[in-house]
Amino acid sequence: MSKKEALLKAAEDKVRLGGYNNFSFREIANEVGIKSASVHYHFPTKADLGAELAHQYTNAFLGALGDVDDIKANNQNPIDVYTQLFRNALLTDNKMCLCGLLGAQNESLPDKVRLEVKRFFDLNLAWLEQAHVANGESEPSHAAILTVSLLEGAMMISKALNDHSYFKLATK
Amino acid sequence: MSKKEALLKAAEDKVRLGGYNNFSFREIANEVGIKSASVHYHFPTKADLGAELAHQYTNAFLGALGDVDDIKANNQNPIDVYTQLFRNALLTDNKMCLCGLLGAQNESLPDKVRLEVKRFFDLNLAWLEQAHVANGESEPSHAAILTVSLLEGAMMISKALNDHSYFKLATK
DNA sequence: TGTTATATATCTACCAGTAGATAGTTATAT
DNA sequence: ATATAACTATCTACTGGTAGATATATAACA
Repeated sequence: MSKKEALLKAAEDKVRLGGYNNFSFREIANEVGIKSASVHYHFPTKADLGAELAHQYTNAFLGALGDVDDIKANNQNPIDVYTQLFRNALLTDNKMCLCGLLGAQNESLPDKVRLEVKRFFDLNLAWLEQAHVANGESEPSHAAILTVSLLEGAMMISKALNDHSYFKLATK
Repeated sequence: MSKKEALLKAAEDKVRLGGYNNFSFREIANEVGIKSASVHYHFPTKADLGAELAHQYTNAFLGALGDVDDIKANNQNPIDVYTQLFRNALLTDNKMCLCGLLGAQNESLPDKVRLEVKRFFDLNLAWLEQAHVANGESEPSHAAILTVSLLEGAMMISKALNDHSYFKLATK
């Protein structure tokens, strides 16, 4: 893993625990073994780092979801696949959804970060809408909003109460 | 409004926009017209301020909800009342739920703040469970978690996309 | 009544630590 | 030679927090 990748990973962990202000160049530099000034070589500003972080997170998330048609062709329910990905984010990483937390902080974020957070949810809603269409739902866009709201909310409450059983209960 | 109340109000606005780190003693002191050092007279530490803020927010929220039995006696659906309170928080204030945002940041918060956030959700779930019981739901505690998750999640997504119609759609 | 004591709420001045950012330098590898 | 990736050193601004002074109002006492 390159230093740049390591910096993004270190930042991701911290943001997913406490939001955009929960990491500093000094902290993540120390963690990967370089000086804070050197972080600016890879990311001119903190906003650049934040935006790239959200962008990569979105790409990784959508990539892990895969293609709705492929999932259906495999006789799986894409909504279950989606739910499972959220479950892993919470249970395996023991952390919030990066863009969920950033989304809640939206109005205090730099513009370019905000844009990437919007991209995450736009793409998620589009994927979910397609999934609900494939499932024969009568109101797929409505169902898409319900799905992502429930999952993000259940994640938040599980974090707030520090008890993952709330998420499990909300998604069973 | 006393200076102390004004400080809490100023802090609340900022926290609901960007989380716990989104306000400083200097900022809120300036807003109410005193010096930052004087804030420490009312709140020894920032954690004390945060905890008192969450405590008051919780009390105000539960107070605004009122009593489930009274609502039923008035031929209203308590879940509708609950939903309406969330809707007002988002549409009128144009801000996140304080404890929702803090809950998502949970692991980066001082202990005494975390405790107050937990209190918010414990009390909310208890209220909702009672409401679902009154509505004759077969699984009231399960329904309570679904209700609060959906509302907090819908709020988050509406903030992230900066479009309240998502909340309206998720709660209609 | 006049004096003293106490509590409240603010102030000035300061501290050590941290924030993101910049300029200019050095080492390495193509 | 050039590009990459780090470095040292430094800057300004801001962070929460502390010490000690000050003004004001009320309460207690002789």
